[in-house]
Amino acid sequence: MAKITKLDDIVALCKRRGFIFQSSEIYGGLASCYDYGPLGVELKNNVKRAWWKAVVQMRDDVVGLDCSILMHPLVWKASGHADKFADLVCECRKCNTRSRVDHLKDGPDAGPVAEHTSHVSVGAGGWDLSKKVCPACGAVGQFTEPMAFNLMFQTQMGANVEDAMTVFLRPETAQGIFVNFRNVLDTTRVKIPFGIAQIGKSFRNEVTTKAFIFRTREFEQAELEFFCEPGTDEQWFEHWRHERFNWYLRLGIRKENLRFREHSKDELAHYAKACVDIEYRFPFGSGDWQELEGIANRTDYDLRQHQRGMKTINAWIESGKDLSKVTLAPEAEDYQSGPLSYFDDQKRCRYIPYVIEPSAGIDRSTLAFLVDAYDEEEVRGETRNLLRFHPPLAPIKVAVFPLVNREGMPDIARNIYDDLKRYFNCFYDDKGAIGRRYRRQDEAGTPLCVTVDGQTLQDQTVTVRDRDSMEQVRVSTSQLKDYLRDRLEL
RNA sequence: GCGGGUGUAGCUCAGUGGUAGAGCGUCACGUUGCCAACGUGAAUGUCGUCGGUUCAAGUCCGAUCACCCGCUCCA
Repeated sequence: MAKITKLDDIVALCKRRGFIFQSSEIYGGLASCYDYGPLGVELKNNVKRAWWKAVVQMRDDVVGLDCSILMHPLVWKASGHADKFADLVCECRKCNTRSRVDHLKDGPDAGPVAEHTSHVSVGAGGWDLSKKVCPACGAVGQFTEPMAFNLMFQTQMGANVEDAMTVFLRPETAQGIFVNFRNVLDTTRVKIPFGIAQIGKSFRNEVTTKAFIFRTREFEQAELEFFCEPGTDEQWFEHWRHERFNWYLRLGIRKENLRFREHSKDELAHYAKACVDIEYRFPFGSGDWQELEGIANRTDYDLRQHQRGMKTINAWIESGKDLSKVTLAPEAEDYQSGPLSYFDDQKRCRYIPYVIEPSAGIDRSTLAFLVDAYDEEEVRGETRNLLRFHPPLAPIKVAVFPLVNREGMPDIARNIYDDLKRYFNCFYDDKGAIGRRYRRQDEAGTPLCVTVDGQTLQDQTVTVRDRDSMEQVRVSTSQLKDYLRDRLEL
């Protein structure tokens, strides 16, 4: 089995078959932005549907949500994104290499190097770079003044310039869930442990984008915030890491291309108690293994932060709605019974729940499913290209053909198609030789093809041809729908 | 942001200053009874973009945009 190993081949495949195009291509393209074509949008929608089915539909303890992308600016103050998503960067005058200020180390003649680096707030000036060493060229103290690199996209809300307020495109969907925690509790009779799930676009002004749709500035996330009682968080963390890992396997990702990667202590985000990535072995990049999804134990950090944010509103208004002039209100002593706390009826007590967060990249997953399904095999001296999509992910489920355009076969095939398309995403084709039509569907990843032939005229049966084995079976037209539904595991 | 590479038809690519090409794919007609058949015909390009040199630029020069590889970075 020959397997593609170059990103270029994947890009070409995506373009050729109408899966993924570069954004604004006729204008020369816009960096890091991509569009999903006719087959791509079906595939991506199927990935989202499969996620939603596994995480929401099949579970009694998870509900869904769809939040707006624009949110109150204070949300990002409370979450830490407004400060800590803004890294300070400086540039070496000698070799023009950019480095994060907090990652620079002192030269050998300076004092001991600070062990722990952390993110730095904008405006927290006072950086002495005179003894810092450029990691690229080794020059000491040759840096420009630190500059802020804001990772959130900004825009103005309000048509009047004077009343316009700066708002941000969300850098993650998670905060919309935390902000709606109270609403969901009050309206849906959920009880801890329970989760809230959301799929949607997020935006980050990444310093560098990379590798096709793998890291883009506009991307789609599927996130679950699972709220649980403190003390049970570690067990739920285990539950979700396995649940999520198996989801990829069930949808056909090969086991040898999937693995966990535990985050070490000093790699953890400031809010996280534990984090593990699910990685896929992509055919690009320095190390092939790249993150598809992170599962984090976010503790009670976010809800506690939003309780502080709620008390900061007046200060924000008084500051002229300028986030950089606002300090988050201090946390109340009795925060455990604050407005975002949960009352446990059994134990008769209030607490801020812990949160386990599986956060998946939809675009990355879609790419992984695409890459993993791609296969080439030798058939009668010819190369057969095919996408071995797991049926629920396949953009087209069933293609319907007349064997030849004679003896009323097209009419019968057309009728079958019109019936089937009410249940599955179908495709009708009567152009060219039958073999060519089969191969076209192979490259689109269509699991099954139905062909009307001479025998159909005699006994009302059709052939159903399997993508992977190329084998055919005869099925009565009256049982066709049920047969296909069964084979497609829908 | 640095270094290297690439950009010509839908795709893969040839084309080293003198009329823009091939294979595959697409479409039409005919043929065609199960795995990329055949015949005939057709459509498709501001050669990434802008500027310069030249009698003449896909080709040389400059800038710019985009992508790939390697650094750097990566909640």
